[in-house]
Amino acid sequence: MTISEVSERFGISQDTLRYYERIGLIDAVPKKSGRRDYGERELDRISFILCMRSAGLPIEVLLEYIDLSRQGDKTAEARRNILIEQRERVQEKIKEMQEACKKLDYKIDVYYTKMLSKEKEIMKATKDS
Amino acid sequence: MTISEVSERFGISQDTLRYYERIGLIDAVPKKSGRRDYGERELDRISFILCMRSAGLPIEVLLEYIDLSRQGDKTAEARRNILIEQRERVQEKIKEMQEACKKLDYKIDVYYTKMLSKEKEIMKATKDS
DNA sequence: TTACCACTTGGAGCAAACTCCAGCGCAAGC
DNA sequence: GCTTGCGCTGGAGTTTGCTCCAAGTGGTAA
Repeated sequence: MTISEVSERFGISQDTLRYYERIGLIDAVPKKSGRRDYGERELDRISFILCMRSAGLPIEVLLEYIDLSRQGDKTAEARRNILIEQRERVQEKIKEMQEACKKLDYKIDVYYTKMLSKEKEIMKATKDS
Repeated sequence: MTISEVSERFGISQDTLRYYERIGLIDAVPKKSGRRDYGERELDRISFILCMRSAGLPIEVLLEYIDLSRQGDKTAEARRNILIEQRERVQEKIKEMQEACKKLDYKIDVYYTKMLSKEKEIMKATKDS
């Protein structure tokens, strides 16, 4: 799979894909006549990274996790602990966002009521005149 | 209320408070002998901003919203529309994060199973020897 | 053969949101 | 009156995560 296909498929830029490879988030992608040729292995990695990034995990943390992965089975527990910590963070963030969402809901509703009452005023004014 | 008290109360730095004021997210805070003296009005604003920021609303958007607020009632609908759009964004983000959380759960569980089976192996090896 | 195109590299640049700093001012307490 | 502490300002610096660019290469099509 070419870089443009991967870029299209995941909706991220080619630059970002190369950037991830450069910093070691993706292992060196095999090349065909100088061009990257992404395989299943790479696609899986990319999909994992994007999922985690979308949840807000910092690149630093993903790097650490992937570095540990490369060191084999003996790091399984450390990796698990990273995931557990990150899950906690994500859950906390979700809660915060739900709070904010409630506040937004409330405010939106207040504006709605405001507009309704304004409309009534106009109706009344129209009738009066 | 002094800036250090506000900083403490909301868990944000004094620098950030001054920064928010500088860019107009908070209106000029009244001063007592050259020092900021935060009142209820300011605290409410700060609490709103922090809530929205924690949900990921960009400062740009908050600035726009607050600018509209300053222009009075005639901007009510525009403001409401901003809130509606942002609520959509937040909800989408929450969904993404919940997806990621699921993936994390799954992975954590996989590591757990892995560790269990490793433990078993050790038990067996111990027994065999 | 030449033109074109997608792709390569290393490095610079950028946007957002802070964060830090130097140098100053004021007010209280010793 | 002097020091200590808190706060002030304007401006520079930092971090994160990309994004853009110039110059070069290799395969393909006219």
